Amino acid sequence: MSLPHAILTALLEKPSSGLELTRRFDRSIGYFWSATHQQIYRELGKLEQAGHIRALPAAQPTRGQKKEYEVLPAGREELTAWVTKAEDPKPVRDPLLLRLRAAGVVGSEGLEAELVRHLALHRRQLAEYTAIEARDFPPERTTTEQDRLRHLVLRGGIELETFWTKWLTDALAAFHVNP
Amino acid sequence: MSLPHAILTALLEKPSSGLELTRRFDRSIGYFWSATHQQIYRELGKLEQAGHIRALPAAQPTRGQKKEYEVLPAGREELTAWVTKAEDPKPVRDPLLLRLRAAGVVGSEGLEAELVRHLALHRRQLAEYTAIEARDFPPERTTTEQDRLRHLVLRGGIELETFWTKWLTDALAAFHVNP
DNA sequence: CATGCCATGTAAGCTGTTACATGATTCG
DNA sequence: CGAATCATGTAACAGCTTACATGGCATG
Repeated sequence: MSLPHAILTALLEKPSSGLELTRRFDRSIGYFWSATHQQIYRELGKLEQAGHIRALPAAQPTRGQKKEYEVLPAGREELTAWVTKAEDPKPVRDPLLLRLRAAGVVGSEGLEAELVRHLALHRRQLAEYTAIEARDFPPERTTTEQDRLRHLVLRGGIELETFWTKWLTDALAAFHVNP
Repeated sequence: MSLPHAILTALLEKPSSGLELTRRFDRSIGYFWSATHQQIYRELGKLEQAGHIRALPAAQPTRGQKKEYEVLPAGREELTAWVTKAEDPKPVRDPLLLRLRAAGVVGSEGLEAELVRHLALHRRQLAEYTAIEARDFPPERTTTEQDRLRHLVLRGGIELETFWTKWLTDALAAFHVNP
């Protein structure tokens, strides 16, 4: 039940149309909650139905026309409640770890190339995050609470990618012990 | 498309009934791929249909009777192919990071308790993993390839939980800067 | 007016979750 | 035999993915 809250957050930061939201879910918001345009349009419909958001009056109801949404008070209350609600972390579900376990049973022939590929992808993501950090959060600058929270979230992304690059490097080293 | 492969891996390690699989998905396998008994029974049916596994002949087809499954050659081939198939890492989708971002917009009142709760949960999980490591992988003992791969997977779990405990600790510290 | 792009949507299928149903076995 | 437990399912629904459909607008 997180997608509606991701959308509410995005719309509170800046009222947008469906396509603009989609673009933002490919960048900042998408770094910790991804979504496709189909998901977004469907969810916008539900949120409007529920009275949590509304289309700005300027927009005509015809297809192919841009439609901007903004959050209503009920939507803000819903989001505020969700932020502090007790919700346990989901158990891990990672295909790559599973594949290593499977390799223990059927053999790891050819798996190394896939590890190398993943390592490159995670390194690239890590570089992107650190560039954002250098640009948006220079030392001795964070002041508002929103800044501190955004920086924390970015740090989460950075440390997660750091974990993956380190773990994959270790894994590849282990492969070369007995190649 | 990972659940069928998780089941194939589990059945290759040891032929089992649906309920036995469910129990194993609450322990070792479940540490990186969780599944409920409903998912497992449904998937067992599909795998049998596809000719990847079969029920051992001893079992009668009546309801409430134990039914053991084993992997057929086609199932092993399917799993072998999957292990080396190129499959990109999924974009991150983490509700807690999202909640922090939302807190930047609607305020972080009451969020601290939730962070404390999550920290405790991750600490417990980390303790469980390190206990397993101490028991199953004592120093200077890993020899077979299967051992090395299993240890790598466990290290993944340990380092992931280490990341979360560290990140949550940092987050709580940041909250106390301006409480 | 044809092409490409902007923008919003529909439909089908798969995965995962939640709640409930049914039969077999064991033990007091 | 009544209750608890083992074991296998069914049903309904929510969320996500993939492919496709439709209309508006700008530009050569």
